[in-house]
Amino acid sequence: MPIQRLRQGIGGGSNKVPVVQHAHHMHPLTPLITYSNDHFSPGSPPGHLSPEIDPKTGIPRPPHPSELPPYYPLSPGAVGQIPHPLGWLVPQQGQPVYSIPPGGFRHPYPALAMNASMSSLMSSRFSPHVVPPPTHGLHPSGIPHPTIVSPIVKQEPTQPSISPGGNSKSPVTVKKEEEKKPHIKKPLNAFMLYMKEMRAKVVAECTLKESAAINQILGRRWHSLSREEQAKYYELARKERQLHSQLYPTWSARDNYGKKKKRKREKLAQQQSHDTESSLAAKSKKPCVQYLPAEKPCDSPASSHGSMLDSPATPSAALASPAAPAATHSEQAQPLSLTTKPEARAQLTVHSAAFLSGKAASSSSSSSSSSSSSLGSPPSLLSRPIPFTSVPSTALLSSPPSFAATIPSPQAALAVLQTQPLSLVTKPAD
DNA sequence: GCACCTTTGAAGAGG
DNA sequence: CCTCTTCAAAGGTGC
Repeated sequence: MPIQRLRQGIGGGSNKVPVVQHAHHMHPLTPLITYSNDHFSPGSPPGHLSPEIDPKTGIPRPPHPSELPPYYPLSPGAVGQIPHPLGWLVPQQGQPVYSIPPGGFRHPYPALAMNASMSSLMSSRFSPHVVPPPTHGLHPSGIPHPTIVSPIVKQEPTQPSISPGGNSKSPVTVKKEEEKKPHIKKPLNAFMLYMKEMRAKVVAECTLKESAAINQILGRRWHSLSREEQAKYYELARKERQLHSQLYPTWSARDNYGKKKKRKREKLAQQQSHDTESSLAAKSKKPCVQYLPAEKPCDSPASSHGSMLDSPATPSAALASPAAPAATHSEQAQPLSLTTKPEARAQLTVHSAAFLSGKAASSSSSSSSSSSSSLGSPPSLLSRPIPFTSVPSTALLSSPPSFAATIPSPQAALAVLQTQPLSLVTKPAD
């Protein structure tokens, strides 16, 4: 099972298991993988990665993150000193090798420091309250990792496992030992990494501090990023997942299920039942924040609706902006509500893809292979991001999810939506 | 003190 | 295969 996971996870959807040839030429403590823009700059793709040409359009496109060459030797036999993109070194033959900066572990991912914009990424991932436990928090290889969070660290690992009650082998003990298992967090995805980096900026630009509102802004900014900019984070996330799967081969996302108590389900169920009753009415009332005007220095709603944001009754309401230049036909037909419902999110994805296509069209990197193929696809293909790793690269347009439904221009988007308005944008209200 | 909110993406579960 | 659910970060908010 772990092997499968490794194959899946490490490959990141790719079956290639290349070996970093140049790794051993570098100083052991030198981060082997830097996050300099060299890896991501659109103009300088890796030498062996000639920009793909869209077979249908002939338009070259930058490599999809999942297609970018893995920076680690991934096969067990090839695992040498594996550089964590974030500054870690995976041990060779069981010997832990740390990439320890002179100042110690102050900066969790020194490699990222090379990219100033990235430096904030990991600032908290190895923060004092995310201290890897001395022993049990270590990966079998002996490497602590920022994803390890052990709430039980306070329980003094060296302490004999005697329950407070004195029963050493009671169910309590079992439970305790279970609790002792360090909480290995999920690796951050591309958007999460982007959020970590950009949050501070957005907070600084805006007076907002409420994360929900900030995240909405970040979500829009994320969509407004260029392919290359997003690819940077997809690649980062892919590396994170790779290392994570190497450090914790047996870890599964399922391990963390139930660790968070959520009442969301009930709420969602209620919301769904409520939505089925008044979905149309609700949709027609709430404008879609995705159609907010393009980024301003602070593209928060405060820019245009400061009064709302100064004391937002609800972030959603505050963020909803009626002024949506790009919201033309489709939005009027199906205004979107701010909701966490997957369907609505899917709608937002499609909408925003079409909306952002205006920007994408202005960029030469805009791919139309996705649009040409996707637009003829069933709604299910369009209405949700296509995961990198689950779709064959050939079929996948090899594009970040956000570009799965890229449309050459707003006009084209409009045309598409006009031709397939319901199947693309809406979901029957049952 | 804890869940919620809000975002996107990855992964798992289940139909 | 597809859809749904959960979790990852963050910090103000509300119970």
